[in-house]
Amino acid sequence: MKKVSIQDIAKSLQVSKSTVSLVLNGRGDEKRIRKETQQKILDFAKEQNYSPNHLARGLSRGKSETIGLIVPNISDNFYARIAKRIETKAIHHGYNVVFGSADEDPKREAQLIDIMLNRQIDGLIIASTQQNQKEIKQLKNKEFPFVLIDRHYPDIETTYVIVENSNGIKTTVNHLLKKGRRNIGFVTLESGLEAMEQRLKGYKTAMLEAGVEVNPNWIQKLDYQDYAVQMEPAIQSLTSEQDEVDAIIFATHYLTLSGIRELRKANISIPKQVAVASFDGLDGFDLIDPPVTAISQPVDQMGDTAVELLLKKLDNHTDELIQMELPLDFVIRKSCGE
Amino acid sequence: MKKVSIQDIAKSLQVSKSTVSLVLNGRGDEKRIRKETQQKILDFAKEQNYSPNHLARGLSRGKSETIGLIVPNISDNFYARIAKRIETKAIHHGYNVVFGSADEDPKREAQLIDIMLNRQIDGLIIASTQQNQKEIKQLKNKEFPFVLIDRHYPDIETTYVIVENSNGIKTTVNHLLKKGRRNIGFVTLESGLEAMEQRLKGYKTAMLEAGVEVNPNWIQKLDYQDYAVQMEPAIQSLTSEQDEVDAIIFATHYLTLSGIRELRKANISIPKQVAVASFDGLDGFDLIDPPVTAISQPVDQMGDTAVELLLKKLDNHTDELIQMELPLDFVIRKSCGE
DNA sequence: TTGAAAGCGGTACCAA
DNA sequence: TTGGTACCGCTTTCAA
Repeated sequence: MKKVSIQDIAKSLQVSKSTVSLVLNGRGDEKRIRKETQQKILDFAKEQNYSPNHLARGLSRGKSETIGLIVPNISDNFYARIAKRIETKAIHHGYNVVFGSADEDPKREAQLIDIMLNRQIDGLIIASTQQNQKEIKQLKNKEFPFVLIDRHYPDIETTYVIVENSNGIKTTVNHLLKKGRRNIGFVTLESGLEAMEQRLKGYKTAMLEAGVEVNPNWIQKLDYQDYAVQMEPAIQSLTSEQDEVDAIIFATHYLTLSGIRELRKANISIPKQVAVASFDGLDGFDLIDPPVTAISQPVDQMGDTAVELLLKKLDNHTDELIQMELPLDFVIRKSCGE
Repeated sequence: MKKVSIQDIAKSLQVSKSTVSLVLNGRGDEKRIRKETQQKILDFAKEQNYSPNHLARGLSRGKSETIGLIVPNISDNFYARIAKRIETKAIHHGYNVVFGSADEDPKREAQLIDIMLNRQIDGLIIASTQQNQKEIKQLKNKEFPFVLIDRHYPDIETTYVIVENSNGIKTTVNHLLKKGRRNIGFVTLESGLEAMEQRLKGYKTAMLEAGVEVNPNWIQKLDYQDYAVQMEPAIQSLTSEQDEVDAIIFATHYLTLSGIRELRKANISIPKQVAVASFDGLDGFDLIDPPVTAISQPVDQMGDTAVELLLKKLDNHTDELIQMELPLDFVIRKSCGE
């Protein structure tokens, strides 16, 4: 049961490859191929269930109707949701998506970019580890169409879609202040990610504006690879007598889960002793005891926008740079007090 | 900044395409190409940062060192975790992974299979919607290397990796019985998925073996697309006076979340009035009030095994069919009582 | 209205 | 030790 090629069809039907190709690409009428010839080809193709070899087509056309998506970690709910949305949207516009998960590893990410380019994808959407300056710059220099999502490089002018990280945290801090909390801790990642920097900045700014002096110990930075282990001492420090916070903001959903676990272990009641808020939510946050107040990200909008911006580049061959910073929702639950 | 091809290198260096190709593929020594020629080529390639066009190579070799992965829904935590594991494992063996999310839509899935084949992937791992008998049979007839994961077609003999669905639920039922619950409800999907059938079967068998007569109303089947809405009446029915269950097993993690939500709305205390157990867990189940007892799936093992089986097929060109049914873990928390 | 042929970027076989 | 060349499957231009 070998695959039939355009050759095979041409031979069987005693017509030329080109004719077959044209008809099968719906350009029969345009090229005034006789109706019956067209029909004959179409029928035969269906009967043999012909389907084109994309490699060959891509090679020949120099494009592949495929966009690549690179995320840091596909098993992170946030990126999984984005990936799904992007795929749906892209399909809808006739593009296919191949994606790769970089495992938060810059090398792997660079490798993925390389692989995808070699596969002649037409464009790229990247949620970057943000440690591949060189590669991103190369993409830009080559004028290869790409858009960054969720994470961008502050030092490189590119098209990107991110969220208002700083504002999101500010809102949260203000909410906590309104609830009477002053000693607000902030648990984030030691990562160099601009998004994390912005969240931290939001925290500092809001505290400053409120006239609360931030005790440096209130800010805890954990390693991505090891946060679950480092969470325990972090929580201990935050809740120790000298630093005693009455609220903690976690910079990601998984930090939040981990943090709550440690707070419980330490028998610290939420929100009575320590209020908790999370950047980014998770299905089930409403069921945790207590339900967790969270900044919710506009995942669908991010995905849609990224695809739209990329398609615009592909269609118009424009290299106009567009930066979008989407607003965040704030979902108030009980973890910050009534 | 155009991409350099093997042609370009050959021309610049006054050697032939074949020589360049051989050297660049590390077969220079084998073919006894002079060291200095090799060096020359290698250097030049590096300098121009040559990288091969995978489309061309794939077209020529008839294979692409890529495996395809199709899941029903990449935003489902379970499949996201599998996807990640599969990718990591595949990379490690020199294969790349392209994946697609079928959105639980059989048509989309068939389309994805088609697209992937057209792209000359070497093999396929599918967590199927289980509604594409024809396509799967075709793959089998073509002797195209593929392995099914998580969901298989009971009527088609294929290689697959699934879990002991029935046993998993049996364990759960027995656990509940031991806790003194007898009126155990079962909330699942109206899906025709073999996995769901097996879970249901496990439930029925365990109840039968325990001598508990199952009230048909205890079994609630919801539509995948609409489960959140249908959960309310389902819970109402299960907890109504005439059917009154004292425990509910949910057949997926999202059904569990949704179910707990409705139980709370109805002011039914867990586990006092109704115990709850879940097939498949979710990060955060330990933090829910009360922490949810769950059957936990061996995700990593599933992913690894699937890749191994596929690679075996690819390497040995064997079409031996292997069926693996992996055992499940049972994580006891408080939602089934102390 | 259709066909022939070149070319996309590689691979691999056969000669030299 | 290297080069020439056919071929992978499809697109596209130019002629017929």
